[in-house]
Amino acid sequence: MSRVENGSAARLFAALGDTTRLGLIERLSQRGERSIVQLGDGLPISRQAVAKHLDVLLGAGLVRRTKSGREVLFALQPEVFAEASDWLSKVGSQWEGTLGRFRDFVENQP
Amino acid sequence: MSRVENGSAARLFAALGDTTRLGLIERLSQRGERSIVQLGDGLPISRQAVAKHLDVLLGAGLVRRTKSGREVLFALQPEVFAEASDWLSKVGSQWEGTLGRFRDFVENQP
DNA sequence: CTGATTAGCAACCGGAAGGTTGCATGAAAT
DNA sequence: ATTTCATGCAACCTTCCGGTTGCTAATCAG
Repeated sequence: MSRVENGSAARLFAALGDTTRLGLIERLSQRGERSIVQLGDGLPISRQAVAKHLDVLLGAGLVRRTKSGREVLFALQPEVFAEASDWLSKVGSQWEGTLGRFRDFVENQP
Repeated sequence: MSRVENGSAARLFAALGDTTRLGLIERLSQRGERSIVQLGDGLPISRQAVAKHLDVLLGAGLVRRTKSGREVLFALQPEVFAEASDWLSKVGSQWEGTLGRFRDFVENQP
């Protein structure tokens, strides 16, 4: 995500910003590739709602979609998680570094 | 974030899921502690809008708030970024592990 | 003191998000 | 051939979100 503009980063984080979707990701992470009904099993929402959530995850690039017969299978796309993770640690540490403190000092001088 | 429930994780990512807020974070990361007007300078939105965004970031624990005279200063809270980063890399790699195990299983079938 | 600057509070608005229901379609099973 | 199962499509509803405006309170500079 280093050279990715803010727009797609925001879409990615927004996709992660929902408890239901985090739950789906957890399931995918533990159980692997699954169909829509399988992913929605036990959840208190309709199948359509699950499908919409998966669509959001797909739009953010967090999952991959495959058709298999009459089913549609979803699986995690781990590289994207790694990129997002990198971006976060970079922003965090950049501000912690000496350079950050130096800039802060200089620019606050009268 | 290891033992943090989905709710606060979702709030955190949701806070990151907006281009304006990502921009504010970038500013804070590069220029350090700043007031509301300073952070909103040059942005095409009202001061109130900026204040609301900062409130969201505060609610997610991504920034810290300090009063100084008539100003209110905001600064990044880097530890939270590190936690979020860890969570992401963990979910990503866990699924890669699952994928590896699945591949083994498949390849060992007669 | 006066005026300018920084911020908070509250009401309001339009659009997007999360959810539902109903109906249609295509593949699997019997 | 019929039935069942997994999805897709579309309309609709309600709540939340990003944004605005107007007004008030506090603090700093002259």
